[in-house]
Amino acid sequence: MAARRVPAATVAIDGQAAAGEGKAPRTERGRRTQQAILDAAAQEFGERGFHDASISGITRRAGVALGSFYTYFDSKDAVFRALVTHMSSQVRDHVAPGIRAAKDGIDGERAGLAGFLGFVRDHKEIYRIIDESEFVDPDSFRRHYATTAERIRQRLTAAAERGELRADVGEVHAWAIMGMNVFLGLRYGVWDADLPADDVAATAAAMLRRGLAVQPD
Amino acid sequence: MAARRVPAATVAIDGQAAAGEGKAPRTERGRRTQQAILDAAAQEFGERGFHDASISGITRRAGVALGSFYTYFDSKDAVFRALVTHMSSQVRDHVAPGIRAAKDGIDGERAGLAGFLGFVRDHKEIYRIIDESEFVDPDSFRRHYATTAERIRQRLTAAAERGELRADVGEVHAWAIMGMNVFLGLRYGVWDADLPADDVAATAAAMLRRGLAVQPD
Amino acid sequence: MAARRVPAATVAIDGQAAAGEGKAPRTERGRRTQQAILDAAAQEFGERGFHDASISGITRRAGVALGSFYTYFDSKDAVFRALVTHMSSQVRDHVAPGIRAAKDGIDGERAGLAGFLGFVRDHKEIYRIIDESEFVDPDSFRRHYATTAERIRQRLTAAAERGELRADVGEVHAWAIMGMNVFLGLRYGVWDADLPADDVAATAAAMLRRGLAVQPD
Amino acid sequence: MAARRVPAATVAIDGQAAAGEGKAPRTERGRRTQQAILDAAAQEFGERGFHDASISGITRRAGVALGSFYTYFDSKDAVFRALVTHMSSQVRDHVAPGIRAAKDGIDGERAGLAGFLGFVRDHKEIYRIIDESEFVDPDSFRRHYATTAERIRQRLTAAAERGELRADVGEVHAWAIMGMNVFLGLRYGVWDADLPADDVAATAAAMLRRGLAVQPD
DNA sequence: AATGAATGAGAGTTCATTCAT
DNA sequence: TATGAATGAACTCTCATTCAT
Repeated sequence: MAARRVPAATVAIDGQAAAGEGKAPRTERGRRTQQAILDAAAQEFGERGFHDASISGITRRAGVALGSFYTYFDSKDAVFRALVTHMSSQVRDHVAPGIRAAKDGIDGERAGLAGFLGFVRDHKEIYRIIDESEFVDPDSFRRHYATTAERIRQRLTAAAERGELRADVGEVHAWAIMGMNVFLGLRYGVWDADLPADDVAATAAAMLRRGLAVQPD
Repeated sequence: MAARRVPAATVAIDGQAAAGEGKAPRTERGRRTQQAILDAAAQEFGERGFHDASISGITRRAGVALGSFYTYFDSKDAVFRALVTHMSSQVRDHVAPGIRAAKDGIDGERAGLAGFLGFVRDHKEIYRIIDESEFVDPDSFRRHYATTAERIRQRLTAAAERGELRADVGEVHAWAIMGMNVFLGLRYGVWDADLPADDVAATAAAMLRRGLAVQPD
Repeated sequence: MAARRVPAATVAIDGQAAAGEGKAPRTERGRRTQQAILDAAAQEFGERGFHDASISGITRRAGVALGSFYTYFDSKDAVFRALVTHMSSQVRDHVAPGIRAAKDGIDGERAGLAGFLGFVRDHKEIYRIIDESEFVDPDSFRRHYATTAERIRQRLTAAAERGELRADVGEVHAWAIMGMNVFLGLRYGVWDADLPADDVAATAAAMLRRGLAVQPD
Repeated sequence: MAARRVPAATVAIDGQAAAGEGKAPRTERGRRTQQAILDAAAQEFGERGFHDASISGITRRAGVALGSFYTYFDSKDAVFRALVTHMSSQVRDHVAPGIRAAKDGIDGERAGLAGFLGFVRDHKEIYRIIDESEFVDPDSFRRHYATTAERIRQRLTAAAERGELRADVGEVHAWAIMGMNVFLGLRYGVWDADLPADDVAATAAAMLRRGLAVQPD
């Protein structure tokens, strides 16, 4: 069932992003409590889903009193939003290095998918939380995928400008690639890791390379 | 918010499929009431989501008394399951003709995507319901996507055997295509229909055709 | 678990007693339906207790439609009352012959207890129904025990007048004997038949005989 | 309708016995609330019976919010069980001193009955609650009477060993005495106190003394 | 800052009873 | 007479949130 604990860094409430979500703790002790609540929330939401999760479940896991929750977050929705926001950037931070190190555009997408698969295998709860945000916090959901698609599009366009890909690559391709990644992540990351992540990524990338290559047709 | 009404056929509880979900009515009058409840449930779940939906909301829409709900369904979960099952087959029934009429394998996938886009534009609530089943009724969710992917794989394999596609097409490609379809459906079907469905489908299909063609490399 | 079926005679709605409880059926067919409902009610109440029992459970057992229940009884309470009344007289009818055949007063009580023990072993549901009437239909409950106690008292008094028992036997002794019988019935009839009914009755009767004998002090 | 208030001690949730029934309050304020709920439950169950009693009725009497009930008890059944358990021991605690102070075995039983009669006259709701447990919580019911009978048997046996009673006293006699007590309690304690408790007890004890004496036959 | 008791709106579900056929 | 659909009041239980300490 993958790692139950989310590394503190994963959900760290850093300056700006936390604005409006978590309430800024004033003391060091407060900071630790808030962090404990966030980690516990990641577990609770991941295991039980948003609606079955309970504040008391979160505080129990965190080892703090029920009332303390409201010292750091305004509501159940607020923690969830904070979680989605930070997991969203976590995924990106995790795959970014691989993409940067790639030989060319398509290899970058391959690296991105490979990294994504590896990530969700270790963080199944994150996958579920982001998915569920479609129903709990549609704005975050939309922002997450809109941003992700836009980044893919930018990379595709840049590669096209470098002459690697056909000139007509655009938003449709970006969304297609993202959907591909998400569902391969579901199938080979969350459901059943019966194929090495690199093989899945290589297969998909090969299809894309031919499909988006500048040459044929 | 798209069509509010689900065509009766969509949620008709037909013989076997409904087994165990809805309780079979014994009179014609009962059949109509059950259908009314199902239609109302499709609306209610589509608009408010599973958890915010209420039985009383469903019966109010259906114009029947609260208690009548339980004459035909065992629980809130049970209607939801019945709905997912039947919508799942509805989607398939809707796109099947286009796929069968296609010139070749990839053209079939193009027709499938085009049909899917058109369908979700008219039935946004169906989209949401199937998606939410991931959290409400994981079994139905899994069955729906596993079945869909398997059909795509079979079509790809058949096309490969006809010499249209590369011999190595398989499950990974099927899941990639399905994910592509789902996310293009989300972006261009549910979110914003700012591109004709046929154009989106043509763009994606072109990429697939080159990517899966037998020739290059 | 003893006999599940109550012989028709057991709960037969005879003329007067039924007045006001069951509605008099006009046809022979109706009589059979009413009887079927009563038998089914005896089972249902016996197995599940008054509150967990349901009208639909009764009609299902009886093999008739839900609505038919109200053709023959006014309410759930009404069947229950009818049942208590008739079981009450059933018990009496069952033990009466033994009492009449007894050699003397105390032997009559012995025979009564022995008969009662045998009866509850075969009709555990009856035991439960009469007991539960304390909470469902206090009037029937009170009437049942008041009548039973009064009969015992009359028998004791008669025996005293015949010189068999002390002259001071009265209501207190009657209630004491009845309580004894009921609890011995619970312990050795319903709970665990680990002692022959006759032995239990003989032991209790021996105690009574000495306790109520005219001789010593 | 007898005393409305149950002395705090009666329903105090003490250490072990309460394990699993009430949830241990962590503060003094919580202890008071739990006690108030228990007292209110005793009233409510006593007056209306288990099924007609409602949680909201209990909390209304207790002067707390509906939700507070669930802070201290898991369910309606749970309070009922807690109540039965503690009332059961209350009755015992109440009659024990009289029994210990008795001159001999039979006098102990006389004192026990007299004490019991006095107790049920003041606590009619307790009588009803224990009786109703036969249908609501059969385990508690069984435990209560099995324990009570066993204690009587032990006292009888001890008296027999002291030469006061016949050697063959045993379980049957114990159950007979208990049934006697319960029904005399019902008749002269709950229904109608038309005879002094001591007279009833004396009459019953005289019968027992002769019935169980070592001498005759 | 931290605790945990208190609150009460709200939901799903049951089922005796009535009604239309 | 028989059927079974329809009704809706009533109930238990949950839990996010507030409050007092």
